[in-house]
Amino acid sequence: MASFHPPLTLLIVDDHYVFRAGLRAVLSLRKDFRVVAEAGDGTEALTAFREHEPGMTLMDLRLPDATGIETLRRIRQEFPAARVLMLTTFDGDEDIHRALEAGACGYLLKSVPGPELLQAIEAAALGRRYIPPQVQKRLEERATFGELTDREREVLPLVVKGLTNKDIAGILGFTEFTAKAHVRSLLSKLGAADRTELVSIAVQRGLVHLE
Amino acid sequence: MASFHPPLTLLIVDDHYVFRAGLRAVLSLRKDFRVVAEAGDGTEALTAFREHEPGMTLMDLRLPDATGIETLRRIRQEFPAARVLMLTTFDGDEDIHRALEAGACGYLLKSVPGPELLQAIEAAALGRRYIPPQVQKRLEERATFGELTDREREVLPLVVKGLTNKDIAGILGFTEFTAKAHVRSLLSKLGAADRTELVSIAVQRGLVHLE
DNA sequence: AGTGCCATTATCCGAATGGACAATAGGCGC
DNA sequence: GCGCCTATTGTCCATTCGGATAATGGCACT
Repeated sequence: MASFHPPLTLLIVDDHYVFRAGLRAVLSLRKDFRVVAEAGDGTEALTAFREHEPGMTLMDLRLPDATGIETLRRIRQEFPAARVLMLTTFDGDEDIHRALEAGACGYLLKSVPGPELLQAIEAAALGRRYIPPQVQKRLEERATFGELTDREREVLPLVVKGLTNKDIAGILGFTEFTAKAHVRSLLSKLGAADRTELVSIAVQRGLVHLE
Repeated sequence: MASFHPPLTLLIVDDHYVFRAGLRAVLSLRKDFRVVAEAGDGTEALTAFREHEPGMTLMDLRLPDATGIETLRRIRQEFPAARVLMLTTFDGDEDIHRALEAGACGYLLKSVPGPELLQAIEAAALGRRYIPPQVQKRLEERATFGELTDREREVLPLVVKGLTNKDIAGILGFTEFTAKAHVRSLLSKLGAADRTELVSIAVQRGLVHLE
């Protein structure tokens, strides 16, 4: 059975000053937890990780210079044993799935109450994946439809931008027919009646992020 | 010149436990600020406001049972002198505009650094509207196109759902031609080439909120 | 009384969309 | 090799969409 040797050192990665202050306050309730560093973006996160090699990292999904998942991947590429707990407002099943696939040891929503957060961190530090029921449910509702292919993932954001099949074909370098085929497949897999609904569903599920 | 008589009493309205903890931590740096109550949803917010009549309210835009703007309106209907500072992650110009129109005395993003937050609260308490440059800019980029009409605001969410003009007509009780006319007007006002792009723009600008 | 703005209905027309169906070619696993 | 999935290209066809244009009635403001 895995275990951790107190104190558990923690790295906080979040670009929200106030939220970081909240985390420090909540974490300070546990004497065996110690925040050793904070980072406001992905670059800082990597630097801080290399310097401190924390026992646990709390990571936001949206960062100024990269996504939390990219940062997670980069950290775990260098430190395969790194334990990273995602802590975010995004509850789309795609984000959850990608984070866990990339090796996150948990996925919490920022609405998590303090006691549950502490419990989750302890569970994750002991090697158990902590997934709250709410998040688990989202994940289970998923994938009645199959995974998207690489091409479909290229096409989807262009559809969301409002481009026509012809536009998409021009950008990706194939014919309008091919664009139509991929869009048709996307409609089918995501259960949308038309490309307008496709946009709504893709945004809700976290397959694309606007802004 | 307006002024406030210390201590400034504060009400926090936010459904995120950790963020509330962060706010308490940041606010505790000012000895003339005192948090007198917290609320996790709109109903609690109204109850807490009636009981404490705080000098300043910090309000999130997304609440479990209502929007922050609805709650803001309800509070200011009962207490026209209420000072409410919006504190949210949403940076769409429509949300900003509606909040200020509803009488918010400021609009801050949750990424605000602690010192700026304290400064903003003090400014707002002294009767000055505190709008950070980033938010101000968003507001100025706005409204090259005109305001939406009531009907257009009814039609827009239905378009976002992926409904056809015929569907929309059926739901709202007029003919397909009328639906087309409203959609055409929306496309023109929001600068979208088609209804797919309309969805993206509407979500980005905060005219509709998914989920 | 006149002037806007809005909601509603309508027609015409070319373009885009979505469904059904099919064919070719490449990669991967068994 | 054979099957399966994917990418690609294509046809046919009915529906939907979006642009241009316009007429009607209501309501508000002047």
